Amino acid sequence: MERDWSCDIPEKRLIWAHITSEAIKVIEGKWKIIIICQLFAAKSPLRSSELERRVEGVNQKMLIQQLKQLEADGIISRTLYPEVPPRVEYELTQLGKALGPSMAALIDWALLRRETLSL
Amino acid sequence: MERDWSCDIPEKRLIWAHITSEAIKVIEGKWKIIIICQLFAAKSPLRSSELERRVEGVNQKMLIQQLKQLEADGIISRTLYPEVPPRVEYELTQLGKALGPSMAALIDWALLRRETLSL
DNA sequence: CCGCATCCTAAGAGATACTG
DNA sequence: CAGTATCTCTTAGGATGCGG
Repeated sequence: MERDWSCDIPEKRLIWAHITSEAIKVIEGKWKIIIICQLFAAKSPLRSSELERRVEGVNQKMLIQQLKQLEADGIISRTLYPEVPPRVEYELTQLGKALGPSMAALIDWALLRRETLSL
Repeated sequence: MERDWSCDIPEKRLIWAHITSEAIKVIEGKWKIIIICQLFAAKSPLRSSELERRVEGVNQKMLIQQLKQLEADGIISRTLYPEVPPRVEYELTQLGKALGPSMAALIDWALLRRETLSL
């Protein structure tokens, strides 16, 4: 299916609506964007403990939960190094990195919104 | 504040993370994207009853609730015509229309995701 | 160091009936 | 026609303690 957001066909718009909802479902969740941004910023894999430190305010259970969901949704990958003590590293997949433009567009919009509503 | 998503400064990335989370909070909600897309597609104001018909599966309470939130967040505007029976029309604000590029980017990503994960 | 299990609370979603 | 008010049910979020 080829994207044509500007098209005039109402039926097609509805399909985009559902596809977009689907995309949003994957990245919504209290800590997901923060996690994704931290991985973008790090430019390298991060360990659980490191993420827990960098994602301010998150507790371990929530962090793991969100990481598992992100992994299930194909956005990050998890690598276990069988050492003692265990080491686990998370990093963005190609698909995760491909979120860049969407994030940028959302930031642009959020900034416009702040301006518009004088926040 | 100027956006620089590609910057290497971790601290700045975190600010983007929170701004993006903020943006997503505004458009998440089970029916919001559908509503927004319907208003984009209509290219003109829509009445409550018309929206209720077009947003398939929504019930009246949820529709009104989501519309109120979208209005409070500056995305749509509500116009009451003091007739009998009452008529109310909703349409996208400038800020709402400015969501276009973000929606487009998310659709692109969702399509890439479908392809990547063979959905 | 990582992750799981348990238990709890708050918020989201929805069905239904009612009012101006 | 448009919107409220209740009353449920489900899901998300969070605190804490245990185990490999």
